[in-house]
Amino acid sequence: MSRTPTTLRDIAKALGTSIGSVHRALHDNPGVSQMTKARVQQMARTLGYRPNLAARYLSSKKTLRVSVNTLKGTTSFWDEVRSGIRQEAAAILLENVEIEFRTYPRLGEGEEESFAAAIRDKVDGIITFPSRPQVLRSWIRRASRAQIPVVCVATDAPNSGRLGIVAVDTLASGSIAADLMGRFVGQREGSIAITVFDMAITEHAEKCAAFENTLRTFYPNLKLLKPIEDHDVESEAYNKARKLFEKCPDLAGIYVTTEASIPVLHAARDANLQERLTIITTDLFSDLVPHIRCGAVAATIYQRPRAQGGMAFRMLHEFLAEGVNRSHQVALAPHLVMRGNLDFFLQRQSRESAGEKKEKAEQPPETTRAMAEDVV
Amino acid sequence: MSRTPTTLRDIAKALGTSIGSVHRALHDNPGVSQMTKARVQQMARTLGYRPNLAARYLSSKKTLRVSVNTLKGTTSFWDEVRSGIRQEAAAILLENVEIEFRTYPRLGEGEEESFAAAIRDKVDGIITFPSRPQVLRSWIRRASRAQIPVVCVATDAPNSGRLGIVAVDTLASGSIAADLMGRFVGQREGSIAITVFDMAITEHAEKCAAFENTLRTFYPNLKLLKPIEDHDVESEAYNKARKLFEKCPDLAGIYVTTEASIPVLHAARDANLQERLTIITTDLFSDLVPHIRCGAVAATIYQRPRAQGGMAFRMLHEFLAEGVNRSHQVALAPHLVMRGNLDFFLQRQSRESAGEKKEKAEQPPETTRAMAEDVV
DNA sequence: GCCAGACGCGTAAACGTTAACGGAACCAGG
DNA sequence: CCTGGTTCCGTTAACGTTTACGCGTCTGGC
Repeated sequence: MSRTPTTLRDIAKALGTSIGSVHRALHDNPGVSQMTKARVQQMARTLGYRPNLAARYLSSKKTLRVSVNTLKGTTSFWDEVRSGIRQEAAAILLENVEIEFRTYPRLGEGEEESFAAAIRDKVDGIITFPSRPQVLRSWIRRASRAQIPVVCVATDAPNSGRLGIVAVDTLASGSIAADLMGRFVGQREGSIAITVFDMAITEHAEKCAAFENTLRTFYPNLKLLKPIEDHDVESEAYNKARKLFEKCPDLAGIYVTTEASIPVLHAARDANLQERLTIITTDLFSDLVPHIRCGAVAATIYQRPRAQGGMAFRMLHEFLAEGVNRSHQVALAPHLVMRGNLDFFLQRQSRESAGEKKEKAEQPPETTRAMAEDVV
Repeated sequence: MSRTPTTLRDIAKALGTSIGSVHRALHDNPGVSQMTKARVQQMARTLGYRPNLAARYLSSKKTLRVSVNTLKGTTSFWDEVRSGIRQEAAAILLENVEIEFRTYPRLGEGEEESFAAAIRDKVDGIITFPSRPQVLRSWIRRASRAQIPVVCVATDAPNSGRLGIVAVDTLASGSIAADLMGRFVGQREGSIAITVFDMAITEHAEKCAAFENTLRTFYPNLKLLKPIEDHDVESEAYNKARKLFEKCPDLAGIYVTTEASIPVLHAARDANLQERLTIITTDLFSDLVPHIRCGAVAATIYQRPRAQGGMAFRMLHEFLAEGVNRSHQVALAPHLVMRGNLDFFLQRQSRESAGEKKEKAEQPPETTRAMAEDVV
């Protein structure tokens, strides 16, 4: 209630002790008795002490180091996630954050090693993409024991003690896809297929469920087939799609939730089904662009990698700086990209990556960047 | 290039002068000769001086005051904008920002007065909704002359010297609406109508043009009628809609870009056209919810008021804190709300407003908020 | 020649936190 | 009794900026 915030000095005066002891007590540093430590902590609470971050930073000048463990950019998705993190880090007033990128080449390959390296290097926090949640779980636990908070991006690692998770809302993604599918297909009867990476991943199962649920509720004329798992393997996706097209002549649409939409599109072309099929895909990368533009892909659900990266960094930094964790779970609404607004997203992507390159090249602190993005 | 950032002291030593003079020179304060001022500013540039914000804040403790001039919440739109601003302000590390809300009751009524009041009170920055851009332009100029930066939300005030503008991208909104309309209506021929607030507002004209452009390019079977201006007056919207329905029997769909979607819906119901008409609306408020849920509204273009407010605050604060302005124009991608993902957005809205209320009630610095949002 | 006032400049005390140092009190072993 | 080692605690110098104060020096007016 007091107008001026309480300081270490206030606590010290109130207790008749010194500012040094108060500091030691509040930071669990050695050199203070149990007795005074308790009294200080109590008093800090009743006085509503909140550290002055400006003073802290000015005095200590120690930089926070965060490790970003993600998949190497085969597609642009993870590049954009990293870019979002960088951008958000640059927006911090106090330039006291250092980011170390650790990338691994393939799903599940090198993932544990880079996590181990981050812990070994004693970073202050980790942002990671747990491509194999069950494998990474024990590693995240280990980090938590070492007081290193971990934020997951895109995929959750449940029951791991992670600080938080940032991802696109599975319900919103699956439902909007189903809703669009139903509207696009129209009144006629038919079957709808859905492809996923692996039903063992919580997010994918949830997305499927949401899709099915919305489809069944609002579009009873459409029948949902059993999910097809492609494990992001191109040949697998292609072959399974071909087999599907043969087996199911009344197929009206297909929702590809994985990145492997190109093989599905090729399969549709080879089966001469491009015209008849309503295809909804996921994410936005250059190979997909012509298919959207020509209308073969009716819509794509854009998972906003930049926003995901930005939010993940925000969450982690907020915890590291203030010690509080407002939001353990951030669920983003996906964007919808179609022919009409495709250019908007492409422009934004190129603008961002141009800004990145430019910055790397000259590193000019004064140049005004072309345009911001809606990460935050 | 140097590892440690340059300080005032560094500049002073390099010039053989004192830290006080350097400070005066860099801030255009009186008490320093033209000669030394020039030398200091030159040296600051060559050494790449950047002020240490932590030290600045710690020393001066002056709080930035920003005025938020918006429309009183008849709908929830402006309430959400304000909420986004509040939330973004709370996320600032240094708690040195004070927000003053000045709301005016109706479009164009009290708008100038509150702007004048903000200037009179010598706030450090203004976020405003220029409901009458041409009227506000001279006021924004006046603020600029008084060194008060102004950020516009939702609507631009071109050629006013404003610091920047945050809005939903008109091209993306109009195009996606057209694209959806075309897909929803299907192959059959028909006319499409569009309602706007006023074609004199740049944004609305642009949105119209984008809608028309996309419709013509991809859906030649549909014919776009001349835009209907409703000026956000309910009766006007209703009457013009009724007249439209009479005059145009082959109407297949209507895109309502204003907030006045309810009267249009009522008109459609009264004309017994609910079934035949594909209706796409704008924004999301409680009265609209049942119409979305029952399918009368096929989709609504959500303009993300919270994100707009958040971005506007970010832009202004970045300028006030660092003196730079990376992005004069932020164009957000709108969200698409349909039956399927409606609950996601409603949950988020209620969660946010619940958090707000709770905070007002107890003001507990320690409670963890229920959930973050993707403003940033 | 002297007092006012203006101007240019240096000095120093804050701001709240961190980190390092030094002292007081106590107990052990010699 | 002295030395060496704990354990606890108070003091103090940073960190970089802002702000207030005060000292010269120069000018013009009496």
